[in-house]
Amino acid sequence: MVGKRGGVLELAVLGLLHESPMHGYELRKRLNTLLGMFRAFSYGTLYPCLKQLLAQGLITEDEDEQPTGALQSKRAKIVYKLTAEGKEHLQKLLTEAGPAAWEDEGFGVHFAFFAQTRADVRLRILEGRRSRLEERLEQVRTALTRTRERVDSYTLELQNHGLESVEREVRWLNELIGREHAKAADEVGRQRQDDRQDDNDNDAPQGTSPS
Amino acid sequence: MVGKRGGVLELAVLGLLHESPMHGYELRKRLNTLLGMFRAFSYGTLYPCLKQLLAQGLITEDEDEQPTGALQSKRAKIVYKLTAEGKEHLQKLLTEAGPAAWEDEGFGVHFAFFAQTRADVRLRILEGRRSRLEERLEQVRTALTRTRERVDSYTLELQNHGLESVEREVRWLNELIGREHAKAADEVGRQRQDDRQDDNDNDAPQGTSPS
DNA sequence: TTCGTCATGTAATGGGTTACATGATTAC
DNA sequence: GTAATCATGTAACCCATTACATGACGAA
Repeated sequence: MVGKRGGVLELAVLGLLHESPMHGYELRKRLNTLLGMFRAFSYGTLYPCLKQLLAQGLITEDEDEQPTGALQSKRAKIVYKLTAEGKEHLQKLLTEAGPAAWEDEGFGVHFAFFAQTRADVRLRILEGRRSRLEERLEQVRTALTRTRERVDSYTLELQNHGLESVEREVRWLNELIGREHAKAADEVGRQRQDDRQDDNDNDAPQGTSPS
Repeated sequence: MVGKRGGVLELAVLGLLHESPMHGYELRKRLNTLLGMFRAFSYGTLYPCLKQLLAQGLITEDEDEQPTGALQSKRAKIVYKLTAEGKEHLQKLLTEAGPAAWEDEGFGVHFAFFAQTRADVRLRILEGRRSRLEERLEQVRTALTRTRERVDSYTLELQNHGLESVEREVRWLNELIGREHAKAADEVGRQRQDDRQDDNDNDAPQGTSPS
């Protein structure tokens, strides 16, 4: 064990680099548009992380060869790409369906790479998040009924808005879980009639559901 | 300048203690039900903060006298309450309508104490947050149109859900801002016909200034 | 008497930001 | 030529968490 990285960034970086090699600057932009509403990382976070992933041998840096034969002795742009170990590690991260995957900090990132995630893991994460949210919902609801009429209208408004937001996310999750189930059933159906098909296209491999 | 506290906790603690004196343990519970969906603080955060507020003279600690004349030499519970300076400082914090008040981290807390906030400040904060969100919305929307069709369905789903969440919050803010305007107009009307009425209902104490 | 909750703290750690420093490349 | 953006980093700091340590109090 080398560096004990434990953040979302690791997954995010590995996941993005798996799609295509990039240099740090672009990586950060893609990161922040990918996660848009949820998180935004700064260079001060990203570069040290890259450095460490490098030290762990999960990524390598290549000089960016520009085709126009210039001198390029300046300081070449660094293009990061996954090593074999990096890919392996990514797969491992994508298979872990624990709290880290459905808590607030991690869920968005894990979800963002669902296209590269196994179907059963996807389902576990979605259900994990749902139950997490329902738990929170329950807590707040009981707290609300216990202290009702003792809070001012603004506090009430805030709590209500929060409650509705979470309820909305739960409905969204229900929708997604339903679709996942349908997709899984579809898979089974397909597999029954056509038994040998495994990994061919990279983007949405098992995407046959009409939705 | 002593401690350079710059977090939301300071406001939250001061605000809650202004409503009623409490000891740390209860304070934390009230904090976490108050902010329910948005944040949750741990003791490791709260107690050092209290210590520092104490050092700054913004709060004092009183022994919790239990009316049943016990020995109480054990370790009395500590009840924190605001000092005059603390109240003053709280007022100052509640009047600051800057980015800190409408960014993600701070908005919830500031909103939670709107009942103690001047009407014009409330409005500024609500509008500040709205424009902040609209800005973010625009960024994500353009990013979405630029990279559309190049992302997998899960990523799309995530971004869409994020987008809708923010749009929903904007609608909520619009609603609130509308109500604030109505309230302000109401105030003006009341003031015109009946000039000397100040504090009777506890909800919107000093709300007379229409922007 | 033991268990759960109330109650008060501290030390180590973590994850991240801000501000700074540097330089290349592109568009005007 | 100069401004904006691309591009790569570092050091100092900040806010908060986790895990730990301690102990009182009430109920079973």
